[in-house]
Amino acid sequence: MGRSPCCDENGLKKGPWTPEEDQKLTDYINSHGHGSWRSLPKLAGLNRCGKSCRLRWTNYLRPDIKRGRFSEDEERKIISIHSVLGNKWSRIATQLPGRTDNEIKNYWNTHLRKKLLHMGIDPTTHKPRTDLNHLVNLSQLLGAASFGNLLSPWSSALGLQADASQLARIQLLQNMLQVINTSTLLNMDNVGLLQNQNLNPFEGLVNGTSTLYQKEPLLIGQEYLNQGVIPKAPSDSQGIFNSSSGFEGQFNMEDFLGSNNSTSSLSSSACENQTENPMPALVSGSPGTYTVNQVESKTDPNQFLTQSSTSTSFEVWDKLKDDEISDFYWKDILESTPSSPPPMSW
DNA sequence: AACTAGCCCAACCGCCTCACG
DNA sequence: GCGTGAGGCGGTTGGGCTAGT
Repeated sequence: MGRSPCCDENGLKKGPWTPEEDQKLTDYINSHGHGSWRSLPKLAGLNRCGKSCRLRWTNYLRPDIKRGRFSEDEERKIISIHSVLGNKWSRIATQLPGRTDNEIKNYWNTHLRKKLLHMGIDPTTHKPRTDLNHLVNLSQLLGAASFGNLLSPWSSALGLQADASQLARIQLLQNMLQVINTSTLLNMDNVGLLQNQNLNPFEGLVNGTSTLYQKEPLLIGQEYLNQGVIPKAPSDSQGIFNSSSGFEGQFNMEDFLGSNNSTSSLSSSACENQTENPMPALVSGSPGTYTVNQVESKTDPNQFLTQSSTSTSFEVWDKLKDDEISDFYWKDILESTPSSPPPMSW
């Protein structure tokens, strides 16, 4: 049972199209329209299946197709719409005249996705990355750095002493980890823990001051590791962190909160410095506006394109592109984060 | 110059939806 | 309501190109 693929018939050509085939297809459609794609190949004198002809026409031969690099405006639109619709390439293509869904899809996979990843943004959720490897790398980096600070009399000899800019980076990364864990709170039916504070969990990154976290002690990387909040090695971590639901299994929120308080003396120095190190904003939103995943089916793409209140990763990107200082700052941080923690050679 | 690795993108594959009998 | 065919969509592939060694 089931329908046989349209290209199963023997002898039908596959693979790249020749200029002659392109000409035949173009001539036929220009004079007759495509009509039934199934019957078109025979009528046009092509030894191809209808599906192949349709793809060739819609993705390449159509006269209104725009070629060449994507403009900044097009990139904005793609990221903006993708943050709402996800991988609905055909829907995205309807908002970009002259661009095909295939072209947009390719451009996303080869350029935009990587750009977002490099900025520490999950290209799927358009939120700061919470994937485990990224977290573990950051936490281990922090662990190494904070351990070096605790051992400051020795750290010079160990080559671990951080200079001022490194400290600023470390504090920023601490903010990010804290934000990520706070967002986990929201995913674990513990919303009430934060509701009374009426604060966007991303506010610390939004306004660059992390006001919420100055009031509470920070867990620094080594402490996360000691408490098992973050697994010590990626290989241990399968099933512990779920990007959609947060930490699972080994992570206990009450333990986390309790130890959070009990470790205040260890980490307070990092907190104290935060107001002196304003960070460039990661997202230019206000509390409560970080709602990029709207209900798709009822969303008019034209509407969200004109909305200015909804924060998307595009805004992050825009901010980064427009703000030279910020650009260097984030790029430096993100690109200097090693894929594995620095070796502890003692 | 030769080789390799990575990137890019056109094209294919398989599934889904919709229209029609 | 059901089966079938056609078109549409998103994921994936693989060949060509290019930069690096």
